[in-house]
Amino acid sequence: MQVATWNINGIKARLDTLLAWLREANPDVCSLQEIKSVDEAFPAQAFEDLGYNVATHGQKGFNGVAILSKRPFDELTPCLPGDDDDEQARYLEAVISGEETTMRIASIYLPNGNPVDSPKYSYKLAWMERLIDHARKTMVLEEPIVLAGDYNVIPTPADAKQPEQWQNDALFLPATKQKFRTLINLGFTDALRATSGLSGEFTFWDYQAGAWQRNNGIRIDHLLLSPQAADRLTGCRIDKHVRGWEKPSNHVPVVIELDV
DNA sequence: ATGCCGTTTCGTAAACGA
Repeated sequence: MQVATWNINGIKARLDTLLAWLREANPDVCSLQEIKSVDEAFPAQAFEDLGYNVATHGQKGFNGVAILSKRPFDELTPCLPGDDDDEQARYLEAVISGEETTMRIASIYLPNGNPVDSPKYSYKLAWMERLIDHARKTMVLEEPIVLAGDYNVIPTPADAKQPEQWQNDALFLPATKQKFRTLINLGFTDALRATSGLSGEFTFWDYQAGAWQRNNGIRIDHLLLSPQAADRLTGCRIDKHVRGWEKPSNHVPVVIELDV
């Protein structure tokens, strides 16, 4: 089965592009970020027509995540535990049953955190701490788990065309990378890294300053796999060509193939 | 560089993103 993740930067602006890509790639599950829509306004019917079940956790104007799945949802968790006062829609977790295997799949939109001298960066680090706590608890279930999404983390210098440009950015600060490693060190596998030793494989190119034309990209969209999911991993790809389409998102889809 | 571009909103300029 194929599991994808894609920050679409607005469902209203990206509906036709998303539908075109789903018809082309036909993933079994697709985790979406930055839907920028309330649940009631999400065009679920368009995806149901393609055979998907639709789960959303949206809010007005910003953020918002969703999961599309050809198989029905057994269970949905629309929030990241650990802060009842957090009103930002950045997390949705689904349990999806196959014929033999049950999988737990999360759509994650981790805070950007810039500017770094503002409360936005402390919110990012606190959110990462909550994600680590939740992932640690979920890991003991010993299930196939896929934590998929826009992490807003550049893990290593190999994940940026110009790492020096990001030195003081919330996506690449030492504290950010350290928290990401803590998450990985719970036992998760970075699917792209497990299947490719290449540097310069990016998932985001800014709209500004000709970043796409110059291939000035970064890799910030990740699929992290529990051991039970990593054992079934047979491939991971970045659908880079989608960035060259009309009216593109600034992110592109990342897709894993699992032998289930 | 408080810049670049794109999306959204009780809008028509400002907030947000990365």
